[in-house]
Amino acid sequence: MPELPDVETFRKRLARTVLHKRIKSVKIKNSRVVKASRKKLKAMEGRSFEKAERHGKHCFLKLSSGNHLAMHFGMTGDVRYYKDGAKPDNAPLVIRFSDRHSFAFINVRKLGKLRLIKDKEKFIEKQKLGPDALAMTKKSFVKLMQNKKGRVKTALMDQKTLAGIGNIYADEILYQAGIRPQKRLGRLEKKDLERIHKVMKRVLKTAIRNKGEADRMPASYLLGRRKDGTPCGRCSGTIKKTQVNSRSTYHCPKHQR
DNA sequence: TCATTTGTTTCATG
DNA sequence: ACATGAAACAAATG
Repeated sequence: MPELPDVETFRKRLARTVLHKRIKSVKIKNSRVVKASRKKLKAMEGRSFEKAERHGKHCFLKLSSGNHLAMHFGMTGDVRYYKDGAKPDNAPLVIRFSDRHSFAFINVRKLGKLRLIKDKEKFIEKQKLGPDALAMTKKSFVKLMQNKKGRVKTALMDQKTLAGIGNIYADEILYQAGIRPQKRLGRLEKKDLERIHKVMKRVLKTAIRNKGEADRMPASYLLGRRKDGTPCGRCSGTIKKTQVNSRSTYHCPKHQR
């Protein structure tokens, strides 16, 4: 479930492994996740990646040609870096560099998407993605939320509203902010929205620092306690499992109001 | 065999 | 037309 912190971890890994190296070969496996033609992907040979970027849950590798390799991971996915000829198995895309090292886009459940795009900004616009959650100012966040109805968790997860937050981090943010996921947006005060914004940034940054790994998160985090009946890590309450937005939702009824 | 997982899409409703 | 929300869908796993 790669959400913003996970994708940011991928981006950083790519930034320190695949940039400024000549692409020697591009191997493509026939897979439903590959949305670019074989020919266009092959045309990456001889080029190099110049920049690793991210918007929400998308990761972009900018090519020296100006195009971007756009990656979305779906439910499962990873980018792996292999040293010295080691061979990844079952990857839809494997890129080998002239230093013999290679990089693979892994997507076991095949719900991800791999594209080649010309213009990153146009792509974001076309996909109707909202602003990146980490790049959002307090003012714009509050305004965005005030223009919406429905449940607060649903709004946080809506990629068209803001990009990057999925089921896990929506729960985490509201847990840390002390607000129930099923709360209606109309019933939140401005100061509540401001608090959610502040907590959202803190949670995302903390998760990035810990590479999105549940067992590295602070004990006061919900991540790692996502099980009905688990003691709350912030108060004497008990974690409860419910459904919001037809998704499994965990919260503590005692300190989340 | 089927429930479960998640992000996205589709469709019905208000 | 638009927003919202419920359900469907994708693939794999236990």
